[in-house]
Amino acid sequence: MQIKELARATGVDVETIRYYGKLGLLPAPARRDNGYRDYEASHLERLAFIRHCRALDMPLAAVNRLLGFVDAPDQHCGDVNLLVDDQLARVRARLKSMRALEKQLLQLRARCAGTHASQHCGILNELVAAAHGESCACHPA
Amino acid sequence: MQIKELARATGVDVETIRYYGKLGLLPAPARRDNGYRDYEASHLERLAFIRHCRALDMPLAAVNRLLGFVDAPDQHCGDVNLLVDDQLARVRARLKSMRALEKQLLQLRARCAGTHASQHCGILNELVAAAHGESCACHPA
DNA sequence: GGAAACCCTGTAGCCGCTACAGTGTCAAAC
DNA sequence: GTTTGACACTGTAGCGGCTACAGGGTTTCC
Repeated sequence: MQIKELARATGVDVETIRYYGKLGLLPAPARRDNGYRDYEASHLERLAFIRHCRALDMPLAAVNRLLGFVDAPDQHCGDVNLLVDDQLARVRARLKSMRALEKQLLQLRARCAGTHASQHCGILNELVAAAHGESCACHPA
Repeated sequence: MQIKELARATGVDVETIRYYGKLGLLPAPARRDNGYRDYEASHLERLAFIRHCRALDMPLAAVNRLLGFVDAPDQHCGDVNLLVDDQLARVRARLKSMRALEKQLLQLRARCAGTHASQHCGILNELVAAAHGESCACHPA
């Protein structure tokens, strides 16, 4: 299977596949006489696994560790939970700050409607006031 | 005001201040005889402005455009709204995908409790099944 | 006069790709 | 047979927003 076929089968960009290979996430495939990579079904599986983990926004280092567990089915899997929990914690932390951010932006946005000279723009004034350390709609004390 | 004082006054890292200077977000300060940067109160204000925008997670390019409005108070401010709206849209899009992600991770996490051999780990099996294109708890069809 | 704390410039690294440049290979159309 | 086009290869540079050096100079204090 040529790289393009693997790319089409998985929806992963050709360059990304080569990138994963370089990082060692995807084992080096056999080469044809002309030097072209020749992938097996096992590569397809592994790549799909990687992409699924990436869809869960796991960093490649975590994916790599997960692959280690896949490769050693007799090893105990305690750390798999930890990896998923870590990821969940990261996602939740980001969720929290994004929610706060949304509120801040909404309050900022409410300061200005229509167009007028910048010096009378509620948004800019708000941001400048914040720069002076004054309390602002988007970062209330 | 030396760079360190500015850093302390704003809570911004010294290297980051130099970085903003290199990008042109912060105007080049005067230099002392020994070549040290000598910042004014105006730099402090501007830096605080930048950091406030960054706290709202605006990209530096957007911050730069906002600074353009601050510098030209007579210009009309229509695009300020657009910048904030853009940012709000970005934040909301990310919020949406993060919420989905949290759900997916929770469902994945529920597959495995305790420690056992990897081959019996619900999480790993789930991820591998997903790699086979089967329906999975975290990415239901 | 020596150590600690500051300053400078310039460069490289982080992450996960993405986008080239420059070259080689292969299949089908003319 | 040759030309086109699509594919392949390697290697390097870029994105954003810092962060972390290396390798040097300056100031301050004991």
